[in-house]
Amino acid sequence: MNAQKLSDREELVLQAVVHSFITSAEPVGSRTVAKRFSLDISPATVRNVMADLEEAGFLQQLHTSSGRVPTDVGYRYYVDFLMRIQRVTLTERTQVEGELSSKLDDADSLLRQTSHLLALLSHQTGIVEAPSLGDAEIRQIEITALEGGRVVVLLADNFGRVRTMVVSIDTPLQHDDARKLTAFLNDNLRGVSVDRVVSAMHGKLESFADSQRRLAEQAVQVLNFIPVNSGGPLFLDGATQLFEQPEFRDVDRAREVFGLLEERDRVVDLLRSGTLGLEDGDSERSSVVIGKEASESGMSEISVVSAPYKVDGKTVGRVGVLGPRRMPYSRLSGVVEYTAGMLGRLMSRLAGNG
Amino acid sequence: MNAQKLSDREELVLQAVVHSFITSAEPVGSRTVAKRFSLDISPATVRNVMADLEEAGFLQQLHTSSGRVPTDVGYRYYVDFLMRIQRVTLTERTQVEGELSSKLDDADSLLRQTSHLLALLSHQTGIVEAPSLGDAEIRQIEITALEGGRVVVLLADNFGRVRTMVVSIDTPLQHDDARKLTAFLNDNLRGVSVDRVVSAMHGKLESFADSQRRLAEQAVQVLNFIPVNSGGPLFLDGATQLFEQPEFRDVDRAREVFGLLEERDRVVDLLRSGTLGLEDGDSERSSVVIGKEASESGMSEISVVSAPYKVDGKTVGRVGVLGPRRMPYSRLSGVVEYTAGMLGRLMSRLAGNG
DNA sequence: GTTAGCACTCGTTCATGGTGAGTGCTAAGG
DNA sequence: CCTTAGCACTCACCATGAACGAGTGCTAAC
Repeated sequence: MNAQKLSDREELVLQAVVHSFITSAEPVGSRTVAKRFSLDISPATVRNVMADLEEAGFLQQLHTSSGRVPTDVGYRYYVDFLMRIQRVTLTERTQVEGELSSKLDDADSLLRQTSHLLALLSHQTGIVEAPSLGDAEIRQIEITALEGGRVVVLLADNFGRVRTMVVSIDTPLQHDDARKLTAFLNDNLRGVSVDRVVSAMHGKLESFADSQRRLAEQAVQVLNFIPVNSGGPLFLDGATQLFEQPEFRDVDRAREVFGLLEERDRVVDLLRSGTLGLEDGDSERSSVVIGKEASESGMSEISVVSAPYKVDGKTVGRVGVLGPRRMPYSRLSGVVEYTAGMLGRLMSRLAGNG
Repeated sequence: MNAQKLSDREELVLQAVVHSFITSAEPVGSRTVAKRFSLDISPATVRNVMADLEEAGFLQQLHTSSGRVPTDVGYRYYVDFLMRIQRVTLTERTQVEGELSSKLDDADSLLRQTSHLLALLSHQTGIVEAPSLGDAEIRQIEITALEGGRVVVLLADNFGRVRTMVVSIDTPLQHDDARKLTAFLNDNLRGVSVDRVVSAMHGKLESFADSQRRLAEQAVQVLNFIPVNSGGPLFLDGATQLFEQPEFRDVDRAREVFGLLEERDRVVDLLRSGTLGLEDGDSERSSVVIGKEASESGMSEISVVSAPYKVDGKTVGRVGVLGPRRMPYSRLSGVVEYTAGMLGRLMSRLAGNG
């Protein structure tokens, strides 16, 4: 139904309405649209076209005598067929490169800084999904005994991230044992992805004799604590900028969005849900989720523009911006794609080292 | 001026106004106050008293014919002289103990969980200021070389916290060197507080001969990266609950508060500013900052109730709740004091292990 | 197919008046 | 002298209604 092709004039009108509404946040009337045309055309004609577009579900009227506003379907058509992605400007580019290049040591700061940049460039909420902990490949493990029966497991992964977990174990671990355990784990787990650690260890366990048994048991006990949840950690920034948007002058709406942002899983779903129907060929472009399209979120007033980033040719996470449905999609698609590319390159450099 | 003592009746009226306004969020009139009295007293009399209280600066009238609302001074008098701190209930107590005791391994999770609990119990924003990194005493250091000239410094402190920093160094570090460096640092820095690391090392540097020179230089180079900022890290939770409060139905106010919460330093100032005028004897009780009293924050609409927590008898941080000026101070003071005590005990237990 | 003209709709704004909660003041009473 | 009843007064709040204007749909003419 909404897969239909619009006529040239209808497209022009739709585009004009979307552009006007995106910048002004006011319902747009026929007179306004008529002025925006290079082709001369009268308001009356525009009205006819707009009536057709409304009937077809692309536009919506809040009340009988108001201008029109794009619907989800209207935005969708605009995003898919009408908008030309705007590349980021040179000044923005230098800004990004300046801010990111200094953060090269630590993957987590890099990801955090990226979310900050997205917020800055988009004036919306910037989101970065880090590579999933489960997918990450182990590069190095370090077991350190603390006093009081506590143990630190330090894990460096192929993305240059370092993660520590503190766990209590029943049988105290001597410093020497810790060293042996570290060596043992490094020998057996280097290159293994985190979510296969347990199975990998089980294989090894059987091949070891009694002398190593105690050690091995401790190893499994400690590694069981590594969290292997579905998505990667999330970095958000710029949530308060949402208050600038007129659609969030309404406290209840603002509250809904802030509530959403507090729930990691829902944000991850939102980031990813734009890609569900895509073939792999498109998987490096930005994708857009508009309003109710993300039924899970239950939020009709927000949209998310996101793009995947790749490390060594493999997609490992996504970056995106979240804001009101009335978003400058063409600019933000450019911003998000550029940022994703940049992040991918920097992460690859980090990973290349490790 | 506001140090004056009020008459018994004035105190009763002030208290009644504060209580009523705290629960209803509506300006309170003479009739309402009169009803709240155990002593029988007529609205007219109450009006006279209220007029006096207004003249003295304890109450305020929004417009000629509305009820009265406490001013900052009024709240202050209430908090200092009238309120009786309400101890937490048994059910709350069991709830707290249940939630916290399971988090005993990791100091950071304990602190985070505590902020969550404060938010839960108070229905406001819970704040926990962790012990400052600079004050912390080093219990254990572990230097691990990563591939690519990057080095992980793992630092366990006397609060049971584990912190890692990743830094790049110029001269690559061999695994063996890392081990030696670790031993060297542990020998020299165990028990030293973090902000005295550099000076402590300088002393040691001179006593060493050329053979250790390179190692020592690397050590200093790495340790320079340890952040020694003034306050401890901050844990916040429950910010979105502020939307429930009628005073933050106004978007601009809500925005202000959320902006404040994003600035760590201002929040720390707010937490601490209640304690400035106190002698040490009072330093374990809760303290309250009301509205404009915290001039730095620039926010007139919020208050903070906070209390210090002690580890091994020494105050190392504060916990608190932030909400509208109209706050159930008596209950929250109890909640905050109890939580602070609990956190102190649990942290001490963690620290005792280390 | 396009456009001018026109009646119509409906949100917005402003002035109007009534209502009620609450006050301040005054005068009477303990 | 303190308390209280009585009363006039203030002012936010709410509903009503009129004027306004942006914008529409429809019809008829080009």
